[in-house]
Amino acid sequence: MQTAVNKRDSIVSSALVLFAERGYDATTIPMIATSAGVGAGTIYRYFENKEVLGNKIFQEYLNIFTETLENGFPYDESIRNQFHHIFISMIHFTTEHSQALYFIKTHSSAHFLNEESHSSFQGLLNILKSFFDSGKAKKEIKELPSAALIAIIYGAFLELQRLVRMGELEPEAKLLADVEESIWDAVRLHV
Amino acid sequence: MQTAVNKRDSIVSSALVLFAERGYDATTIPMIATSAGVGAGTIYRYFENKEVLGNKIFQEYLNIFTETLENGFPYDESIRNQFHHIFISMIHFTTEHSQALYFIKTHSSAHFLNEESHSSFQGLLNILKSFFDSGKAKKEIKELPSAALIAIIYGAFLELQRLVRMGELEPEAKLLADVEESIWDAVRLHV
Amino acid sequence: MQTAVNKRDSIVSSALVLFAERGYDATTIPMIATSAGVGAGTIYRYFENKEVLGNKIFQEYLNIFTETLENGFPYDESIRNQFHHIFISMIHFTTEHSQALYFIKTHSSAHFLNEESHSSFQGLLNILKSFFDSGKAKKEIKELPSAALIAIIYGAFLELQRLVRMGELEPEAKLLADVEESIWDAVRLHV
Amino acid sequence: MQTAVNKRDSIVSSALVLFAERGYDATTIPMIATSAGVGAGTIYRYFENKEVLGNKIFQEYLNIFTETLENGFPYDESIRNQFHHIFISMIHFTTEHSQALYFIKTHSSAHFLNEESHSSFQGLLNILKSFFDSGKAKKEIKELPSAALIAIIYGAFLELQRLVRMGELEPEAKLLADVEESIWDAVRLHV
DNA sequence: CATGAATGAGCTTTCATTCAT
DNA sequence: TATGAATGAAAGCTCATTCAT
Repeated sequence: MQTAVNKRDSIVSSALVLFAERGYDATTIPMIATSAGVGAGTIYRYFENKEVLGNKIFQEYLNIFTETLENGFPYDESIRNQFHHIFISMIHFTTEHSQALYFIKTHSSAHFLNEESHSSFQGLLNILKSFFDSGKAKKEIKELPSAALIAIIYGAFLELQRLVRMGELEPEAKLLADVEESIWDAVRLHV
Repeated sequence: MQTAVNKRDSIVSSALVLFAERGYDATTIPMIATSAGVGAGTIYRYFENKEVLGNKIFQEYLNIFTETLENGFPYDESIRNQFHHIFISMIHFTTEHSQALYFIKTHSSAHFLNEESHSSFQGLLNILKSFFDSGKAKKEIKELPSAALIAIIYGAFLELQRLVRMGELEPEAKLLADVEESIWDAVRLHV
Repeated sequence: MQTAVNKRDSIVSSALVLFAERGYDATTIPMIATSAGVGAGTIYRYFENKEVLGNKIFQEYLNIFTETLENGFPYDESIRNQFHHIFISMIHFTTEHSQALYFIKTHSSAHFLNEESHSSFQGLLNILKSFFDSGKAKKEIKELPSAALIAIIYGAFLELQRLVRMGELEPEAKLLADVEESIWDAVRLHV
Repeated sequence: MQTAVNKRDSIVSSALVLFAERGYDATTIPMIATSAGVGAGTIYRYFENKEVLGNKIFQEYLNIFTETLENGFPYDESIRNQFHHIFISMIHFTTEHSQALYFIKTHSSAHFLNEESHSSFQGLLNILKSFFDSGKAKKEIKELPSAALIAIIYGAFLELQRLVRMGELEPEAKLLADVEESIWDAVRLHV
């Protein structure tokens, strides 16, 4: 049972949790309605249909994350610090919206996504790409395709985050620092 | 349209591709039947129902991969060589069954999996865990929880593999070697 | 096309007629839906599945009949009067729910019946058994097993009722009285 | 598993048992095939389709019974003796083909029966009707419609027979004699 | 002749969506 | 504006029937 101030938010956060846990296709509108504490018909007052709901949620959280990432990005600082900012952003965003990044990842090539969702997602990838490109230019990041580097950082982080969410791992400061170091080791150029 | 020698194999490989691409829930029996070039009813001659089909495929490929991994595992050699074996096994297995590891990963906590599937999956995790534990004992692997280390290697590899499959990355020897090095850097203890 | 006040009743009475006429297995959900004037999906809002529908109808009418039988049963009067009460109850119940007793009889050992249905049916048989047992004790009923006596009265009455329903017999007072006498002759002890 | 000399008989007797026990609609062709110890396809070498099989079995046993009844019918003897012949014929026929009369009764107005089956059944009814008519003419049988009298004798006998088949009643000579007397009491004119 | 693997029509059932209240 | 009963299109699944062997 969601306890958001307004019904729209309640629907969105309930749907997010269910989409992340069961997947978009295994989640029914009545499930969302029950979890959000609203009638099934109410969902259609806020979203044209299930597909639109899925896309809206995908984009909404993606945009929040992208903003989190861009907000205060230390372009002038060292690559390592920039990396730290990215990592911290992931942590912060995940703390606020525990299921959002996982939902985005597991559905980033889902059949129901529309053009706008795809390009929103591309926007996120581009930010990361820029970072890696500048890092490679400065000989601080490995000469791997950016897509590969993104895959490593993104894949590793999210798999970890899944373990935390499932209670198999405790997200203590020490662990997070170690994980950050580990991922950094993966992408940085060892001299 | 699948062109396997027998219908069972045809159904299995068609289903694997669709499950990997669209997800289990978004894949319908008629879709599988069409893709496998058989009648919808034929699928039920080989598998009791869709759930059983999902579990069978999950376990079948998981077992092949586990065997691939255990086959000729260089227990007596260095940790780095053991890691190489693991990486190479992933490459080989993925070459043979391009969608299998991705399907396994994306569905490893899916709602339709039965007990046997879960324990088969646990078996795979245990192999990797043993490797990391011995590496940590020898001070060659970072002191991170094994679950976290597995998440890093597994998550990174599969994200990469997805890019290859989608044609966004070319799986040349150089790239693979670099990726292997990158993941190794992520998990090894830097002195 | 049923014209009941509410949809549940409409479904129940439509299903009863079809189950009685064609049998449970030869009756499809779309048939019931059409006859009840509802959508096929609506049936599932009231009954979990076809099996539950079958059992509910079986029990519902069985309970009404059992009540009809027990209501005002003249325990203190003569065996003949008690028999009359039973016969009249059958007539009354059949008048209200023309297909119900026939449906119950033709499906009393059907494969879809659950434990509750079976014991409800047993409850009805027990009432009749008690009657026959007391009649035998008073030397007014033949010394046949109660099951046999029940079979005679039950089988005869329902076969008759079927003929009435199919229009092959007119249920006039004279006929009913004669039939009652005939069945009574079958079970009573002739001195 | 049937052990008839030829496959056709094996199919027929297996189908009869299953049709009687589960009903025509709840009996599948594979069930019959398994029980008859033949391949499912084999059934179609002997019977065009399931409907034809159902009708053939209905008619075949009906004809045997009708012959049993007509064979040695004591037209010249007393009504009571004629009645005895009918009762004994039922017993004999039921001993030979334990499920046949029950199948015929429970399916005598089934949806799959064709014209020929219906008229075969009518033939049986006519024999009984003639008997009752002559009995009424001789003032030895109650002045009830023949259909009603047939219903009584037929319904009572078969309900009884069902109990015997289900093991709830032992078909000893004494019971049979008592039942015969009971049914006779039901139809005879008491002076 | 006999078979049983294969099929698709049609069944049971689900669920996104509508709409009267 | 909010609802949930009602719906029917489409899903999962069964089984009478066919046909290559």
